[in-house]
Amino acid sequence: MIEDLQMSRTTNESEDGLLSKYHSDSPLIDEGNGGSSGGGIVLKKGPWTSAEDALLVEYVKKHGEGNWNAVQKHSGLSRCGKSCRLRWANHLRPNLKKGAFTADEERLIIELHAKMGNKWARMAAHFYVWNRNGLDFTLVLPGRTDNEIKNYWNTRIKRRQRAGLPLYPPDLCLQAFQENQQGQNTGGINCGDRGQHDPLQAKSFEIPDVVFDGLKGSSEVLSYVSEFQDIPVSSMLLKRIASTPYYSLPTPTIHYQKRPRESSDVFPDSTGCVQNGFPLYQNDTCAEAASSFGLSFPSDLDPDKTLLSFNVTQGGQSLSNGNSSTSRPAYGPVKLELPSLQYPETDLGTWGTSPPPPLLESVDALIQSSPIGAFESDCSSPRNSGLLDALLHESKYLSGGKKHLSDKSTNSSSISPGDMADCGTLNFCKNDCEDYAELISPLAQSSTSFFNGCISASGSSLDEPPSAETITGSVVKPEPAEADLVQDKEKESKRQMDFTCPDALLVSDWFEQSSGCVKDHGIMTDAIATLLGDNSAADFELIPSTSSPASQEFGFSYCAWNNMPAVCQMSDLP
DNA sequence: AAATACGACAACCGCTCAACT
DNA sequence: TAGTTGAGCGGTTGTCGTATT
Repeated sequence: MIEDLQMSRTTNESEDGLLSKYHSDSPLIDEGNGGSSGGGIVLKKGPWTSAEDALLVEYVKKHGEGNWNAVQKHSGLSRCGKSCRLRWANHLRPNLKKGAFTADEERLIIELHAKMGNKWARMAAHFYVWNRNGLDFTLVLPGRTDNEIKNYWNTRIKRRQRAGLPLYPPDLCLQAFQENQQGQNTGGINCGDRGQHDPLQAKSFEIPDVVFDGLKGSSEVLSYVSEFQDIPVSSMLLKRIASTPYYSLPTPTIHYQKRPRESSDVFPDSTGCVQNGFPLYQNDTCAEAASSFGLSFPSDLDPDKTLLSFNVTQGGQSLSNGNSSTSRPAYGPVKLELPSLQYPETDLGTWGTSPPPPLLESVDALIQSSPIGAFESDCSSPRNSGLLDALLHESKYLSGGKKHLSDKSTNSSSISPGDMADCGTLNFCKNDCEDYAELISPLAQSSTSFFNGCISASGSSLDEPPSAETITGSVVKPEPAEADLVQDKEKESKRQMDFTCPDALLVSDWFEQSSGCVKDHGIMTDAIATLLGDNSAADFELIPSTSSPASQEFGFSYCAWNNMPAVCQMSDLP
């Protein structure tokens, strides 16, 4: 924690001196009209000093998080509540993970962004993600703040756009294409079922990720249970387990009690019992809330070790968790997303004010009737996936301005023109596949291995071309720039593999503080037991939350299977 | 050595939503 | 039911350090 504090304020060392200039000479102050707590008091802006940090930490120790507008009153800080909250959340909060993103984290961010779009907070709050094989899950992004992720992504965007590379690795493009094709073949989605979920969530026929997400409060846990009465959750799990990337199942009917903040566009998380029509065991909000108190992740773990993989069979691959394909059905109003900032250099004129393009379905349409305009028009899909939006944007961008890519594409043979149709959207994938790795035959690479390949032990970042080892079996020496990532990845994998303590999932000391939410505990345990099957009930335990306000709010913050090693597979479950 | 470009990071702003009155 | 307030989120901007020219 001390370390975190130290790390959190990298500028503090010079800041006190610097800020004397910065703040004293030309203080960035808010005259108080901007914040509710201002009240005529001059509110300071700009970088925080270590003294202010200390005050804020002291305040939070005493009063806990929340009620940020009272900070000024109680602590004497001349900062608005928002600023305090931000400072705490991004820098002072215990168990924040600072420093460069690891290759695994990079991959996860890319993948999560492909799925979520610019949902930084949710990415940061991500707890577990089921791997694509449905047999294991991965613990992701602990201690990363939304701001960090956002900054990383924006930086990455700039970098890649400068380099003329797509935002997403070609693997994701191919995957989207493959799944789209599959979706066409299986017809596994009821596109007319808008009442249930966004019909254009083309991949909603897939069994969604099961993640520990948003279980919030007992009432909602109950609602979760009740709302799933018409869904044999255990069978859902089985289906999930049995699911292949092409496993086609209808998404169960889910109803939500209330619209969770910022989540409505994708899926409920804070209410959180369901994701993708599947019960959530990931608690985005809980995780975040808990982490806000330093309770979140195995609090005493080396931050690096908190990047856990539950997959022991695939080496370090699990972290990539290959579930990227899983799109989340949108429930309720969906905020159109995708990030103009992702395409600052892209001519978006053709998008106009129309919604972002639909995704898979639209790609279908695109493939069938290539003109891009075709899917600009009728695209009611506000699907909140960044990937295919990016495909579309980038296809335009690349087809229009990146001539070099299309030039290269003329040599491509691995993806038949028929497959790609005239779809410029996907052509760039092909092109980049060539750029990246002598091209991958989409048929030669199963979706299941899709991400495994991406995230193979080669350790190459998704940001970079997948090593040919993951594709062809031959090893391609990573570029020098990747060397560090590779080493990092190897280290990471070792750490993960070493992290086999059965109690690893049990958040250590902070669980000991657990007090409230017993009923939630029981309810949720039951619910999960239901999900897993009755026999598993005894082996599953929800760890109640701490007494912290936020944790109380959410009921509990974590859950774990008893007697189950932290590194395990879903197949180990009863 | 100076100027410039770039990346990383911190912080602020505006907006939205949920809870409360 | 409408208005207010607190909190959170995503987008944007500003600053600093470093690499490059």
